[in-house]
Amino acid sequence: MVMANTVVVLDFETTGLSPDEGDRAIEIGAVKLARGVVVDRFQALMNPGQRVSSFIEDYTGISNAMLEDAAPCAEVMHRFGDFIEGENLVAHNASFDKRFLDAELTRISRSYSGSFSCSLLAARRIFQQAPNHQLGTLVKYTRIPSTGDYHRALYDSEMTVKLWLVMLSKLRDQYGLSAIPFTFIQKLNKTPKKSVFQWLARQAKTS
DNA sequence: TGCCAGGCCCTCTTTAGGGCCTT
Repeated sequence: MVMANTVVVLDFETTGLSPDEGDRAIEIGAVKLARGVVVDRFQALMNPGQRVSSFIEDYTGISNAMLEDAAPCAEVMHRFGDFIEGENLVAHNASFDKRFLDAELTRISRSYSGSFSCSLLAARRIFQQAPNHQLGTLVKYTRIPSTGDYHRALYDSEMTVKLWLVMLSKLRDQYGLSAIPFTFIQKLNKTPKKSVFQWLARQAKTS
């Protein structure tokens, strides 16, 4: 059974963009929210059994030396599978993180019961005037305090949590929506961008 | 810094192409 009032916001660092092309996870970070309050965190480097490129070392600050000392992906993903058991999931550009979560869990013959919602798709609808919808830009745009330590899994998860809460708050304040269940954001994200404000106004009237 | 892929989304569209996001 999936918990109704909790959500896990997660972020992977990886060796590249595509698990279908042999790319692997190298770090997972996640924050568990219960009714908008952080109640737990998860962070672990994992050894993918292959060297990462200098681009990834520079991009993430995660070096091959750091990964040599890390637990194997299988061990970390077993622990992470326990952490997300029964929880709904959020990520910034969720299709990316979902592909790696599915690939890494499939490798250890595990699955999960929650479903994903995407903070990028929500932000494209809610903050249509933002310069772009990269995580860092949205954090700055919404004036969330930041130290700028992006491209590490837990930091990006923490920033995504803050953005997620700002978006929920904006929906509540601007549209008078008292309760915003997880499924509401999933419906929002399936609503065409062009008509999303009319859709929100209708939801406000009927809520 | 970019490329690799895949999903979303726009448009000079739908018999398609390209930009945006993620590492």
